[in-house]
Amino acid sequence: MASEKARASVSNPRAPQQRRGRERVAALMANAAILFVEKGFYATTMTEIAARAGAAIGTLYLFFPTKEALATAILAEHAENLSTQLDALQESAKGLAPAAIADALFDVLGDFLATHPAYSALLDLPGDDGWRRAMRVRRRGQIAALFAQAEPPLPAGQAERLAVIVPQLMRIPLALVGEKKMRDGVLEELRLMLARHLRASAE
Amino acid sequence: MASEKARASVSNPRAPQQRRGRERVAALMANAAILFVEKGFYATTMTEIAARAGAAIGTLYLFFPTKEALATAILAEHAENLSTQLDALQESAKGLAPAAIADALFDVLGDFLATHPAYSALLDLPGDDGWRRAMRVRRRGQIAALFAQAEPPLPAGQAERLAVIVPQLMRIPLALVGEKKMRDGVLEELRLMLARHLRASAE
Amino acid sequence: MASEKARASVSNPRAPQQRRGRERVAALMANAAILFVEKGFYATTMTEIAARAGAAIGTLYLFFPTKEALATAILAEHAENLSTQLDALQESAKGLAPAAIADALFDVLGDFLATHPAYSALLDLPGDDGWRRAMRVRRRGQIAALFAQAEPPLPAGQAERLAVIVPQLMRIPLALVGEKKMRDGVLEELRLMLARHLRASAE
Amino acid sequence: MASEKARASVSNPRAPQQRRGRERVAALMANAAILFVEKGFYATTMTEIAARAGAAIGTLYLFFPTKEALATAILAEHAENLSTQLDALQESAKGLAPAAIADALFDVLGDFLATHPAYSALLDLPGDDGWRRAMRVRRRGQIAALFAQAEPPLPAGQAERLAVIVPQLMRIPLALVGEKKMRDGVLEELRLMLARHLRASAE
DNA sequence: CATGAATGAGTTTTCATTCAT
DNA sequence: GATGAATGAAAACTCATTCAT
Repeated sequence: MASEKARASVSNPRAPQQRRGRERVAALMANAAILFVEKGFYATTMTEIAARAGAAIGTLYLFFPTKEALATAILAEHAENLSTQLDALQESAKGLAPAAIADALFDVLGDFLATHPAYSALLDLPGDDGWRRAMRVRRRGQIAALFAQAEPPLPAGQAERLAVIVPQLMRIPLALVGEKKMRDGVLEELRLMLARHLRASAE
Repeated sequence: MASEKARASVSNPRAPQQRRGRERVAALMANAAILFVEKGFYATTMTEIAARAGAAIGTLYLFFPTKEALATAILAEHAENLSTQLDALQESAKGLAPAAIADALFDVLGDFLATHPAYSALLDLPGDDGWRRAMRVRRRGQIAALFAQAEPPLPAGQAERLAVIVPQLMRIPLALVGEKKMRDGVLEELRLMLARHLRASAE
Repeated sequence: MASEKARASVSNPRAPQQRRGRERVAALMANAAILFVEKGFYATTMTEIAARAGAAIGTLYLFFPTKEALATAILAEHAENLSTQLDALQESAKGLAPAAIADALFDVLGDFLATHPAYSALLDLPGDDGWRRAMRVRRRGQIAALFAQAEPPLPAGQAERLAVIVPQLMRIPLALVGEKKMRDGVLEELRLMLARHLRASAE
Repeated sequence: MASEKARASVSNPRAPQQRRGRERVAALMANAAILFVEKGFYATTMTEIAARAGAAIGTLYLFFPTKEALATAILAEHAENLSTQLDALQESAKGLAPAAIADALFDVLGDFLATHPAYSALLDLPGDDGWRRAMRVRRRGQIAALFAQAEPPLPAGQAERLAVIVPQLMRIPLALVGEKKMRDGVLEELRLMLARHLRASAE
């Protein structure tokens, strides 16, 4: 629908030159992200977003041509952030054992998803979108590469499979809002399960 | 908002007295479920649902006072179905080892989710809903009970944690539409991972 | 809109030959009247009426081709009833003084309106309708005739004016539901006011 | 049903900040009032109202979340207006005889109802509404106070009864559209009737 | 850049009325 | 006569988006 527009704005949310503008944009995106997580993308209103950010609806549209574009901008920013962290991990995890890599990945992903809840909410929106698919493919590739360079390296196939599995595993505890104990327990259970699996696979 | 209406219709989708009516309702729900999965709940139009089911819009509203109510009715039916299967499993899995139970659960859940894709789509709709939460709690309890009666039994805490984890694991391969190989591979990887984890836990 | 249909059915609500049918019709009209008073004509649903009368919607339409026709049938029946009583009064009030006539009229109208609340509700429906206007004109004529034959007779003009005024006066206490005291007090106040007025006019 | 929404908007029809907005709101309310009187509340369409006011349907809903809310806003404005006039009368009528007060009240009410025909149409809508009841109670209190401060003062009970009666009396001539002569005649008849009644009561 | 009133296409929802059984 | 499922035109209402100021 508004895909062309949306696409254009991914790399160019009307790049605000002034500091004031950059702050505005940040506030708009932050508030949109919160609402998208709380009520979902579709149930969130552009007017609501603007109001929550203390801006006028017109101002919101000054920076983001469509609601889709706004979501895409948020997702792009988050994805970029994660991508950078995975790149860093790629360096720092060189030569580690698979289980150690999984552990490091758990830390990075766990942290990232906890602080960027909009990431999953927006990445897994229904309705297939080429852009979003590309984001997923990229992430998959980075994580697969991580496992592929383990010592001993995981077979390509398994690395790829784990690249699909691990990010989804990490989302499980996040759904347990208001059950801190269970949340931490589930995270540990998952961590242990994956570690055992990798150690067993290595034999 | 329309929760009262929606609630009322859960147990009472204007209970159609005649066979003709029951068929209608089934067709409406089936077509709604398909659309909800394909385009998502919010992008699906009541008009569209009626049209796809070959009914008039008024007919749809004759049985479901609200779009929410329609979704709830579908979800309730699917949840009932799953619940029954889990109950059956509870019987047939008596005295099995944890890993064997997990395996059986994988089969049941895998089958169910594959044939009822609307279940996850509707159960995990954003915006917290007491009804949906209750459905999740119920499922969690049933699965926990399953693991708790294993031989040897899993500690209550772990059974509970696995009851949270396993259904989410099963959703992972489902997202891989159009990647049959990967899908099957991921499923096996998950199955193996869980089995190893349970066997290791038992020692 | 449906006036032709409605008109036809005024004198012919599909005259049910059997006793059973006549009872059905009576029940339908009675329940419709109650709902029309309670919630108003527009807020009352044909389905609701049928349900309250323990009949199917189709049965309701068997006797009344439109909602308007149903209202018209009720109104016609009530109007006929009132007309008959006014005719009787015309006889029995011959030669009475204006104030005495007013008093008698108060009794008749008060009783009638109290037992036929739908009469006013339906007669004064918004949207000008020739039929309803005719009903009003007829009533006005009958009451004017009543006053015109008083002893001493009221001037034609005043008789006509009172024929407009008195029925409206009688509606005032009816609005005071749940204030019995006030209701009775208002009725007496009105009765007294009119009596004094007529006595003073006679001098 | 939509009472919460409606209620909120009574005091807050999305308070338009700009002059332009205030004019819009006024035009919408004025046109709605005209249509409500002409065709009745239920037969009047929101679309129709917007069109008559030269606005888009969305604009109408921008200020009034509900048709009910729109009616309530109009009624509130008119009621406020009347209340102010009754307050003024309270001052200017101090020490007058009951009949003189009635006369003054006839003038004020007659004028008000003639220029604000929507007032009665909306105040007496079927279906009991707490808000509307409150409006009526307030008016009753103001008029009763008016009569209670007459010289000589009317007994509290009678003042209260007249507070119920007089506004309804004033509505009688209004129904006589297209019968100017009769209308004026009826008004005078009522005025005379009330004056005589009060004078007689005073003795 | 900023604003917020205005728009109107698109959805949901209602209900009088019809019709096959 | 009786039934109640089915219809669809018409209303209410929403919200992304535009635009004059």
